[in-house]
Amino acid sequence: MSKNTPKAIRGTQDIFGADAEAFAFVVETFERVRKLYRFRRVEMPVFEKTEVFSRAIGETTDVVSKEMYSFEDRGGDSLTLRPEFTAGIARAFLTNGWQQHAPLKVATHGPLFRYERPQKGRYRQFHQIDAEIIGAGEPQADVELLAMADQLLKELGIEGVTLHLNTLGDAASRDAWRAGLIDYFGKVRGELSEDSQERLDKNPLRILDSKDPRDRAFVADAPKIDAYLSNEALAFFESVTSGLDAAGVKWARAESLVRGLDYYRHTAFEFIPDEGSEAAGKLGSQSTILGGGRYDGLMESLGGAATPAVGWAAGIERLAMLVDDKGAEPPLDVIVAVENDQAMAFAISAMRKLRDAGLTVDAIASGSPKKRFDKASKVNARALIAIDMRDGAPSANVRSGDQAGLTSRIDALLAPLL
RNA sequence: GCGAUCGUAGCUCAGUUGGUUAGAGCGCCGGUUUGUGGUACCGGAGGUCGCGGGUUCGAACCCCGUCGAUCGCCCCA
Repeated sequence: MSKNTPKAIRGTQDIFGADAEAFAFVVETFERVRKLYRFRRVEMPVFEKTEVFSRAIGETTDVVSKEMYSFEDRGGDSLTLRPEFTAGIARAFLTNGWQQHAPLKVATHGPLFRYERPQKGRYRQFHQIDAEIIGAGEPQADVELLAMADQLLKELGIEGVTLHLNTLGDAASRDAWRAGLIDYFGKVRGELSEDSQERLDKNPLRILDSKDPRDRAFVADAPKIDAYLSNEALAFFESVTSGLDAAGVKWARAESLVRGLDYYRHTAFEFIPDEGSEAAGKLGSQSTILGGGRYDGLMESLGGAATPAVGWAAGIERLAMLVDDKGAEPPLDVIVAVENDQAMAFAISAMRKLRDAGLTVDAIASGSPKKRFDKASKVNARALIAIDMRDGAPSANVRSGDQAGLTSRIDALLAPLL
């Protein structure tokens, strides 16, 4: 590598080969499944005014306080490369009058940016698929959204992953629970880990899923959300769980599952690989492959009317790691070995003819003519066509396992050219 | 932001207690063999050993810094 060649930016990826095929498989499957549920496709800007994210996600969250790629444009506005989809979609909903379409089911996918330390399954430019239902306050919306997520994972062929489900209650329930946790952990503040002492001020809910043994000792007896749930919040959660049962979605209650972003209310969920499963091994220390929840308060934080909504996002790279057996080389019908450059024009016509007929075709037509056949024969194709000159005219010799009469089909297509 | 491990050819990797001109396999290019053939052999190109300093008569090897990768912590998809 030349020292004069610029390097890629840290945490970005150049994806090729099996990884790229797996990536495409995830996106294609998502596009197919979202149509089954009639989620409408939306395209969004990759950057927004910084306040879209800071107001929607919450100033104290890690995402906003230290992970955003923000910059000033030439007009002096502070802009930010999107760290997630939801805030931008909410902004679009409000600024484009999409209220007229409510309840609105939308889906999108693309790159997101977060300034973090890269490691397995975590990048500075990464990619997500995303689905949202906006303007629907009923628990059926949560069920619909989760049923799609569950079907997507099944159609991707991902095994050993379980839906972990919790409720954070409505705003009043969540605030009361939060106060209860601050009170409980505050009494033992000095015995908590350094991280959790900080969480106590910034995000006390997060202490619940701390891995530090000093914290674990107190977590078991910490106040539970269930004790703070209003009757309405409890009924909402029960509707979600019974709906999931009816949809055939397996789930597990996760009482300490909280989501990092301020806007979540009621349902919160993550699909996580089962302990010790093959999937867990492939993901390293990253565990969540799909996460989301209900964000009834988000629209108001952006100055809109109260609008209930629920959504999820999943990391394409993480999903792709779990479907790598789907990332094999794309199948090839025909490989052409051009063994004589004088037959090149014929070879070009022949390939166009075959491709017009819907066959996938590639060619070996460079390097030593004598070695082209050998190279072609190493390519995993259903048929091999050796093109050479015979008695001053181009000739084509077709070989295949003759699967479904492929040889005779090719011969018939090429006959008019000979 | 913190910690650990690691950077040698396009790829995967050797390289002895610091010692002449840094190697192999695969891949690539060319030739011979084969001539309806997926074989075998011969040859070639390609590396300022991540980058920058230092120690030494001498550094791929030891020391410092830096960049990057990997794996954890934090957080998240």
